[in-house]
Amino acid sequence: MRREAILRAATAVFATRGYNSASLVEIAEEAGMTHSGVIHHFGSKEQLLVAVLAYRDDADVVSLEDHTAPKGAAFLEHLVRTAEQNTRRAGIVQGYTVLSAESVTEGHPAQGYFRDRFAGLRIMLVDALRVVTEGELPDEVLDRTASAIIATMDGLQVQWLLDPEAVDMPTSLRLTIEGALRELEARRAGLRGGTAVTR
Amino acid sequence: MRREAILRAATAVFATRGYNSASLVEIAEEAGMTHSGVIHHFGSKEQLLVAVLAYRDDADVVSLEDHTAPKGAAFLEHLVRTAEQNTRRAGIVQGYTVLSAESVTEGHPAQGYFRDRFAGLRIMLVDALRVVTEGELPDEVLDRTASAIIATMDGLQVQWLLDPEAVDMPTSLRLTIEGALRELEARRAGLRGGTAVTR
DNA sequence: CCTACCGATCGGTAGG
DNA sequence: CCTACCGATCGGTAGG
Repeated sequence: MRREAILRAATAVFATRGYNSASLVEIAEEAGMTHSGVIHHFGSKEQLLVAVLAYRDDADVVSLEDHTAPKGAAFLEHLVRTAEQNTRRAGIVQGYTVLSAESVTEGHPAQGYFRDRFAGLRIMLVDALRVVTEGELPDEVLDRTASAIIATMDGLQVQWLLDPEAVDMPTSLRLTIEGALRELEARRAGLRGGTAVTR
Repeated sequence: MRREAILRAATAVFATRGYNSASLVEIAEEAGMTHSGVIHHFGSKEQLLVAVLAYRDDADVVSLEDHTAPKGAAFLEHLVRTAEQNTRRAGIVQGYTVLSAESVTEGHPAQGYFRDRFAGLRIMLVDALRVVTEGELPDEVLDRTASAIIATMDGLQVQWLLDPEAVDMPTSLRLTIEGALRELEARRAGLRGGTAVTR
C-alpha cells in the first residue's frame, strides 16, 4: 500500500523536524512521490499527523499482543524493559519526545491526542500501583506517583537524546520506581502504625 | 532599551510557537517595530534565540541572588519550591518545555545550550545528593538519581501544560525526591550491613 | 530603525 | 467511468 509508505516517511520526518517544521515535500520525496500524492491520500498535513499517531498506536498494540497487558508489578517491570529497548530506538524516542512537547504550543493538532494518552497512562499506572500496595493507599497518592513515573520516563528521553553517554535511562527509571515503591510502603506502614513517618 | 523589548517579545513568541515556527515578523510586531529592526539588533533569528536563552539565565540569577545557591537537602527543597512557583508561571514553563524538546531536532541552534544545561544541573544535584548521603555511595548511583529527578521535573511540566488540573507538580516531585532518598538510604544500609538489599 | 525588496519554500488545489 | 497520481501553479509568508 502507498499509504503505508507515506505513513513510514511521515513518521520519520515528523520525528526529525517536528510537525510544524516538517514539509509535505520532504515526506513525499521519502515516500517516492510528489507532495500532491500525499495530499491525495490524507487530505491535509494535519490529517496526516493524526494518521501517523494512530498508526504508531496500532504498531505498539501489535508488538504488545503476546504480552496481553501486564498487571501490577509486572507492568512496572515492563516500563523498565521498554526504557531498555528504547536505547536502541532513538528515532521512535525522538518522535515521541518532539511531538509531545510541541503539542503544548498554541493550536497544535496533537494536543488532544497527548492529553488523552497521558490520562490513559496515569490510569494504567494507578491500577498497577494499587495492586502492588494492596489497595491500602488513597488514589490521589497513587495518581501523583503515576504522574511522576511517567514524567521520569519522558524527561530521561530528552536528556538521553541530547547526551546518550551521560544518561542511563533504564537504570535511572528503575531507581525512581523502586524509590517510589519504598515511599508508598512507608506511607502504608504509617497508616497502619497510626503515627507519622519521620523518614 | 529596545533590545530588551525585543527579548521580552521573543521570549513570549518562542514559548508559544517554538523556535522554528516563530516568525521574526510576529516578534517585531509585539516589540513595536518591523522584522528588519529585530535583525538590525540581533543579526539573525538564531542569534536572537541565543540572546533569549542567556537573558533568561540572567533573570534566574538575579532572582536567586539572595539565596546564593542552596546546598545539600536545602537544594532539593529549593527544587520543590521552584515547581510550586512554576504553577504560576505557565509561560516560562512552556518556553522551557518547548525549546528543550525542540532542541533534539536536527541542527537545532539550542542543542549545545540544553546539553550543557542538563550536564550542569546533574552536577549540582549529584553534589547535593552526596552531602545528603554523607559521601558513602558511588558517584554513578548519585548521577543516575540526579538524571531521574531532573527528568521528573521536566516530564511533569509537559503533562501539566496539557492538563493542569490532572497534575500536581510539586506533590509529584516531592514524592519522587523522598522516594529517591529512601532508595539511596537503603543502599547505604546495604553497604554497611554487607548484605544485598532484596527489593 | 524603515521601505522595499530577494530567493526559497510553505500547504493546498487546479485541470487533465 | 474509477483510482492514483502528475506537473504546474495558486495566494501567502518565511528569513535575511
